[in-house]
Amino acid sequence: MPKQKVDEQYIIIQSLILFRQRSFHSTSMSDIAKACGILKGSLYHYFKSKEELMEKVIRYVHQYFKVEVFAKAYEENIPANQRFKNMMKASEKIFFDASTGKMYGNMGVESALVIPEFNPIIREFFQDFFNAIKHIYADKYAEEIANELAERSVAEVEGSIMMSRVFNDKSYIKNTHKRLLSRIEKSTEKQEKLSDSIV
Amino acid sequence: MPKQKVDEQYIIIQSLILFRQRSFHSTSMSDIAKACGILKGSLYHYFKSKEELMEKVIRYVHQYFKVEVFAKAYEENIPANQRFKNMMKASEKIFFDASTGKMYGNMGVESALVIPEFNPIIREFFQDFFNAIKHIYADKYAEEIANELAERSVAEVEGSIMMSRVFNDKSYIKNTHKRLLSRIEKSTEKQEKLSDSIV
Amino acid sequence: MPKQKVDEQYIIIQSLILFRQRSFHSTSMSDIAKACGILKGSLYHYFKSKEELMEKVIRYVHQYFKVEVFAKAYEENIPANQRFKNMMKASEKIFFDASTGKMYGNMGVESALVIPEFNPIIREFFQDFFNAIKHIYADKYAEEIANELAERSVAEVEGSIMMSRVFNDKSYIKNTHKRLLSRIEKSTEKQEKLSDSIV
Amino acid sequence: MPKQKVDEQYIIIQSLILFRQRSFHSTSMSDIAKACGILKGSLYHYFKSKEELMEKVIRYVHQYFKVEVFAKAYEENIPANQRFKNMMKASEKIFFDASTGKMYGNMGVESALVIPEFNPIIREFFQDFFNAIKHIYADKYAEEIANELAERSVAEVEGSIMMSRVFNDKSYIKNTHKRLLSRIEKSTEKQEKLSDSIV
DNA sequence: AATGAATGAGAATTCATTCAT
DNA sequence: AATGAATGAATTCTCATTCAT
Repeated sequence: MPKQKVDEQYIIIQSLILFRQRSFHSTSMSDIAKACGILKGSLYHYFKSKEELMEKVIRYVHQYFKVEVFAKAYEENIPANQRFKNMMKASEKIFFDASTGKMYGNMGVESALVIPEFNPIIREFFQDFFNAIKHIYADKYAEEIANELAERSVAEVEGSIMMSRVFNDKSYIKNTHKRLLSRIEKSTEKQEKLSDSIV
Repeated sequence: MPKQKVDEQYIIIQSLILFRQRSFHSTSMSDIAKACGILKGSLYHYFKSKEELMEKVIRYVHQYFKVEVFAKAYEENIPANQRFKNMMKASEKIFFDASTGKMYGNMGVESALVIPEFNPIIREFFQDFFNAIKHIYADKYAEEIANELAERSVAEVEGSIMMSRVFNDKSYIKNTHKRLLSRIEKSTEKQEKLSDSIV
Repeated sequence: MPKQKVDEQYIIIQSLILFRQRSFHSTSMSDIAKACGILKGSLYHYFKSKEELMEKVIRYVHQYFKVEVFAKAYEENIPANQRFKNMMKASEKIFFDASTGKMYGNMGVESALVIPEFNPIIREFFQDFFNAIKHIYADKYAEEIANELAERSVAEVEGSIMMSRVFNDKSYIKNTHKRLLSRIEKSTEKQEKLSDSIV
Repeated sequence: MPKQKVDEQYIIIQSLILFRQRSFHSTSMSDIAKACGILKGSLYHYFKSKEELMEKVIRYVHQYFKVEVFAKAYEENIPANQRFKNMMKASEKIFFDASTGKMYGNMGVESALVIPEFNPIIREFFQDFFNAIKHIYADKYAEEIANELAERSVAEVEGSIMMSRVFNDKSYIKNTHKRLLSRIEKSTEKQEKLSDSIV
């Protein structure tokens, strides 16, 4: 068995897995150390506190989303609706655990709700999410509308992730993705105002 | 009459206040006892564990919403849009703390995310929320559409509560309420299908 | 349902049942109160402490043995071996729980081992047990031998109760009873010394 | 080398001393920690619960008896009666506290009586005790008789330890040891059946 | 970097007991 | 006699963190 290469990133990923499964408060430093194959005390060589570790975990997820999800919004050679699909597909992969069939929540958000210290970090995440969506909508809608739609979309997505998690039923988030997509696909020309009907 | 200093409901309400401010994990039984003016041990006279107390707190909030918020959906002598407004107004009152200007989250939901044991209770809450909203939409929309709209609305509301909380900015939830309302007000006649445009 | 006549003796009996099943330390005043259909606080009208209650329970058992078991040793109109049989039969009834098939230990002894305060009470019990057995042996053996045999018998009986309890197997105590009996039955005449062989 | 203040065995021995003096229930983890010169929390570094500690204490005693007491039964180059004497002497040392003059009980047995979870461990102890005694008797008696005598001897020894403890008088256990010894010494040839007389 | 023993503060919980009513 | 709320001290256990090696 090759000696496990334990480095900061490895610990972050193991922590991420645990925090997602059992939340910040229900995961002890001991659990994390065990998952990494090192001892509790050794964690403090990499992170000066559990909070700092959590912060890095959230930043890691943020970075992951930036590269794997949000980036898809800016691949200008691809049509808007396809870019949107790509984003959704990439993000769905993150929230489902294929092996257990269980939904993960947005660990960062959940932590921010419970530990206000993480609020600023999570705001950055939302800001990037918002920007990505807005960028796509801006293809079809005027700035102000795109703005409003993006804000709303982020809320819808987050709300439906929560619903999917509480009911352990993917359909909430899947339906939301579909609906968001249709807002792009159905608007053939750049629109200046929101119509009165319902999507 | 016993030398009653507190009663179950009083403890529940004090706990609710603390759990909302600092979350379940960050509130100790000692904190709760102090807030109630009794000793830690005395709490176990009323609740056999911290989890049982939390469960009762969530049920209390659920009951409160039933009576103060969801009930407004069924006051049939009032027009649908007004009933909706009443619901929204009542719920906004709950999530804002007038004195500190801070937003509260949906404590029950947040706990459910973090402590899976509370999931079933929180589902009941969502079910009642969903039913109330659907009941109003059913005035204007066919069953199936009302259903879909209600499901979506719950997600939107929960998502925007979360956003409001993370950004400590009421406008997310206020905008959502407005948008949800417009879906009722703008549909003058009973509709059989969702239009293609965006609200 | 006729109101339960709760009196000192009723509480003692309920406590006895619980102490036997789960030992002194594992039985709380609350458990006892519940079993009696009264409230914890009310117990203190009858007994000023848990220790006093336990003491009375032990005395109750002692008294019970005096009347139901030891007394059989002094029914002079009955032959010694029959008196012995009667004693053994009466005591076996006490240590077996017919309904669960489980063995009870000698609760008093066990408590005395663990709580030295009960030592004096339990000594009285043993003294009476010893006297009863000695009285029977005195029919067949000289004073000194009867003395020695009685002392040994008490130890054998207590040891085999313990074994029966640990292995949950009545045969230990049953075999001991048989052996003790044979010491009486096989000695046809009054003996002045112990033979060299083994029973 | 770590800054080791104590090790597992040291804690076990300190616990043993306390459990013997004051019983399992009357000894707190705090007491044990104090006796070891460490903090309460540190105990959980070595044992995950008080019960696990107790289990290890019982196993330690069992092991001690195996090596220091029961092993003497199998030193085949020594005559049976001498082997018996050696066993008895070794075990007496364990039950008397030379400095206080007090008798200790068989802590394991007493715990088993009070905490049923320890029953299986204590059965193993008794089994080894039984085997050792039977092995010696088998020198002088036929298998079946040795069996019966051994079973009886274990009960007699345990019963007399109990008596010695309750009356704080070593003579019970000493007399028992003498009597058991005489069963070996007085049988000059291998016997096939128990005689009718009494030892 | 890594260890792992030790810390120390604090958590939830239990429970015998008291006492005003 | 009885209630049952409240006490308060003790108990087991957890856990982030420190530090000598």
